[in-house]
Amino acid sequence: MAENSGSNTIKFLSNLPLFSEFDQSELEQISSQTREIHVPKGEVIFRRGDDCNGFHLIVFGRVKLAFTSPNGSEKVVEIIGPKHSFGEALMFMDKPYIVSAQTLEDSLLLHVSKSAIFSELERNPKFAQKMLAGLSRRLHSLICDVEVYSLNSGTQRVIGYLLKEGSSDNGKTVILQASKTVVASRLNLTPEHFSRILHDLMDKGMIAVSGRDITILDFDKMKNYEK
Amino acid sequence: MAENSGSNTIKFLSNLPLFSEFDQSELEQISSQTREIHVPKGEVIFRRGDDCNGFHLIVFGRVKLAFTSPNGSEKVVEIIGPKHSFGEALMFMDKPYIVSAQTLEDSLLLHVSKSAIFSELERNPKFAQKMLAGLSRRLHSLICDVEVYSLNSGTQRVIGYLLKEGSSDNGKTVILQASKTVVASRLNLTPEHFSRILHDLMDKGMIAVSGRDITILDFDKMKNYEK
DNA sequence: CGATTTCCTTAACCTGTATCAAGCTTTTCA
DNA sequence: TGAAAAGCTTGATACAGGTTAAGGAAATCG
Repeated sequence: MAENSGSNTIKFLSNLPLFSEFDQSELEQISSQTREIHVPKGEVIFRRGDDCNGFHLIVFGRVKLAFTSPNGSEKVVEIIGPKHSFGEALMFMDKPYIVSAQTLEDSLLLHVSKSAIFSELERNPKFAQKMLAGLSRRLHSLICDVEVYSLNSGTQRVIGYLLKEGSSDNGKTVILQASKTVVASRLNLTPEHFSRILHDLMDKGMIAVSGRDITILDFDKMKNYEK
Repeated sequence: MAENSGSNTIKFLSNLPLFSEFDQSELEQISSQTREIHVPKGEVIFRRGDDCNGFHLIVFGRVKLAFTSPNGSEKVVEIIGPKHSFGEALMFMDKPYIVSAQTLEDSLLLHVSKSAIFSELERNPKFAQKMLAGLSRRLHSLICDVEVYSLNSGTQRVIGYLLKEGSSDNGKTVILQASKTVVASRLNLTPEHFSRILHDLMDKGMIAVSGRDITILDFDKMKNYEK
């Protein structure tokens, strides 16, 4: 964990939609309260119960958000990749984290401090609207998840996931963003069940699987799958 | 649906945390773009696909947010009561509603127009922070729902719900905010399964049920229930 | 490069919850 | 106030998906 506010940081921030309209002095201001964090694969970034004093951005690498039940089982809520952020919502509430965050690969993160954001909000209404839009999108996609979890079968959830990730047509190959176990949990499935579904879809000629690469063979059949 | 911006509206708005620090002119400004809507029980307020041009507040009554699958089954996402709002998130994205809203009782709603909110955001950073806090709370509680849906059994979900609604100790009576069928759906249960769980908890001496009134008989046993 | 660990698959079995069906209450409303 | 509708319960039955267990493949590391 290095203290840092170099010009790389500024460059990275300025390319994000959230900060795209910031002028140089604003970028410097934010950047000066931003820290680079290099986190090796498998490390925990924060866990449920920790206090929140900012939010995280991924420069490279991949992070999973998950909660763990007392008995040890885990549910992955989200898998997050480069240029995406996590943990913003908590800045605006005085509560500790409810999920924990862990790297899935060696990752470079930026931690932007709460106070930098708040002072910017204070003077830049356009920025506030962008934050609102960001949170809204998050909320929207979570509601979609709830819908999918409660109205779709396991097979439908897998198909939905593959089509969303790889959208477009036949021959397209989707590369799973994480190990099958993690993706399974993200879809509310056990690894065993996920494995069975994948093989079932292969038997039906809809996909081909090779490690983490999944090729869509019959887009239409998948789109129209019932049950 | 009456056009309205009377002093009742102003009074109501000024008592909400969201607008509590507004001065008279700000309140008048918001109120002038607010409409009273009287909606009889069972009526649909908006449905998936409708455009969003503001958000709703409940003065009295009760509303459910739900989605319906093509085959007709329905999943209730939230049951909302007086002083609470719904549909804010969509104002900040250019997307149509994904859930539909329907009254569970005769209700009086206020519809605050998007433009009123945006112009206030433009000049009042404190207000932006309150909106952000509101959305964050929503997001937070949705994530908790996802956790509960994915890690808890039906019985645990029912117990969790009863303890949250009626919190505190033995002898306390919880009144379901809606019909058992609607509450069941909110908890991701079929009405049949919900009914069975309730009877099971009665048999175990944890609760007593009379219509929509549920009395907590053994708080500790409920709190420590496993499986 | 072989050894160890992690991840993935497969099979047999089990259980929580859904479904279907029918009867019973309670509410609604003419 | 009585009939229809809506809501709730109960039982029988079915199945999706979980669990357990054990072997195989792939990645990791000394």
